Amino acid sequence: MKVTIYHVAKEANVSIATVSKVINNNGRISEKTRKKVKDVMEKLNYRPNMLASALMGKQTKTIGLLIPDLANPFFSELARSIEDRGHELGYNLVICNTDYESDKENQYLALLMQKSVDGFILASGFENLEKVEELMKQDIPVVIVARDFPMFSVNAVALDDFMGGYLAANHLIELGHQNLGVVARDLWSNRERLRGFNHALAENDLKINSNFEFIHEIDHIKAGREMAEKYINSDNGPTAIFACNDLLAAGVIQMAKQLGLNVPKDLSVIGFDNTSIATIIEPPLTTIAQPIQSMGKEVMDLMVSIIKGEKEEKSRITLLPSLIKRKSTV
Amino acid sequence: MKVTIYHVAKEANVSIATVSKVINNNGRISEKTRKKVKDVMEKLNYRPNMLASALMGKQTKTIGLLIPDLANPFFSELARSIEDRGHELGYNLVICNTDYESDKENQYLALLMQKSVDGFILASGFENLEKVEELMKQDIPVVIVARDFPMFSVNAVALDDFMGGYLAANHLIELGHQNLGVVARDLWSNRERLRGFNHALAENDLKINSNFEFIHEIDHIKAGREMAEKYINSDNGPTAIFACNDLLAAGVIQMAKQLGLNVPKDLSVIGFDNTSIATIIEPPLTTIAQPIQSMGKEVMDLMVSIIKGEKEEKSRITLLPSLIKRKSTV
DNA sequence: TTGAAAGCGCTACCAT
DNA sequence: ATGGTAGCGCTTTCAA
Repeated sequence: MKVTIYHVAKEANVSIATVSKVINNNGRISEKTRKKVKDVMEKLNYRPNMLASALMGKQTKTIGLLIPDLANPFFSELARSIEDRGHELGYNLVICNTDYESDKENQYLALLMQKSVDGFILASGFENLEKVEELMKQDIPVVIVARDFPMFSVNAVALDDFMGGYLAANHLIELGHQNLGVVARDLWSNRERLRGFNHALAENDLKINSNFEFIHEIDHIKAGREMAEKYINSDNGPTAIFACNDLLAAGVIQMAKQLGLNVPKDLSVIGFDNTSIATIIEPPLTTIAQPIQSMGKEVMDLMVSIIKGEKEEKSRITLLPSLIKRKSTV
Repeated sequence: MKVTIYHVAKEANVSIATVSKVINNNGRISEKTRKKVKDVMEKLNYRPNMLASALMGKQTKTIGLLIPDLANPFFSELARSIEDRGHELGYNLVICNTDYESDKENQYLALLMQKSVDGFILASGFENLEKVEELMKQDIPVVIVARDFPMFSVNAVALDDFMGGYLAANHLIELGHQNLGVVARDLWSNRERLRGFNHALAENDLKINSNFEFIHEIDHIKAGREMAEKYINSDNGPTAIFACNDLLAAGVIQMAKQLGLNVPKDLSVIGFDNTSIATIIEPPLTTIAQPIQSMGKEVMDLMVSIIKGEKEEKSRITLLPSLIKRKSTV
């Protein structure tokens, strides 16, 4: 049989109330009793049942993390860094893949609420604010990461995506490119990057290549390939492409090579994220870096401070991207 | 206030026992009452508290997944496929990064047991069987994945690593290589791959390059680079290298290029896993494929059948690797 | 400083 | 067919 607080109490000749107090380190307990109880706990190898204490209103020390796709290196690296920080702080992570589908998002939210997680970290597409508002109304801690709702009061750790796009465009423009393509998905973050990109273009009286359109394919490498093919086979193909993530960039590069182009000589490609694949692909990818480690740490720290009630106001932490020059642009 | 079973009972003019019965679809309930209760649950938007029912001995519908490192594409893809299947079957996954450290493994196990997870899926290094035996003694469902304990009666979904190594060696040998290097970590799976590799060599009166030694670096790309450097700079450098995972292979290829070698002309490289990075790197990587999707599905299915008590005996499912020829070997 | 007892929200047994 | 009730293992007043 599993050893419970009753066994400990009996063995130590005290009440369960006393045991509970020493477990939680509160209430006034004599040093002597405390030691006696601790010894018994040790001896019996007692482990408090967290379900029971959670049922009494204590925390579950579990956070729900909703992300689009763990197989995307950006998200797996982000999840990794969030989990790391969570572990340091004593929290576990339930990780859920949403595939950018609202249905799945809602299912997971409902299920994890039934399981009484202490809060949600949302890295998912989450185009519908409603659900998020609903959570907040119920006083459930929520933090958005790698994603932003500028018009909306919510805790968030975000990247300045606009600036990222702006940096990418300027790099390309400085290199002398005038005909620029973009590969992006119709998500908030991507739209922001695109907006920053266009902003820089406008400053130089340039316009994005007319073949641009949002991609829909979920498999990013494939999406990158398809969009690259479209650009390259068009009459006025761009000389440089800004891919809104590294995976997309990898697809673009693959297709470019396949069609006989040299990257970067015939086509410059710049990515976004700076995941581990950026250094693996050939040529090494020039990309806009997101500080993934910091994002993970910040978001977990923010979550914990909210759970502990240390935050009265909503916070938004905006991290800045940076340009990493490698060999895929010239 | 959160709506509980009491609210529903009151509103529907029945007892909580009756409500419980309709929730769980058991006991004899008249169609009329059932409908009435269901309507009230709907109206009140009632969601049973899973902590409470778990405390009564029901399942938590949560599985612990221990893996070495989510940032490694093989593991993130595996985690993804396990999570997918779990979601279909109504289970959530708590994912834990162990970094191959026993300490972390033990911490996570202890913590998740306190949280009463329904079972553990272990993809981690787990060199010490003791903990695993302990879990099994306590009748906690455990399944090992991507890892095997051949001498040990435990549920497992494994790859035939020996065969994988054997395939890799034969491919290289058929290509005419005689001086073969290996990059591996001192883990069971890697040792098996190595054993299979050596077996094929022995059949051809060949021996592994004498500079071989296990790597220790956690960062696999870096480890691959370092080992490649060592091989290449030695007097009797190999003409082909078998890297025990794709990340390692990526590192090897990077370093080979950096040192001015052409892959595959000057050095053939074969990887293991067939993760998404295999097609991204240049040249596209010849590798030994693990059926990651099937592994994820099988391991989750096995876990659930154990939880449901459908398995009396231990099962070991062994999947077979296959050779994927691309451009990194010649 | 310690303990008795009342729950937390739910399940399951036993009556009715 | 339905309901009363005793827990599950723990926390938290409130008395002693």
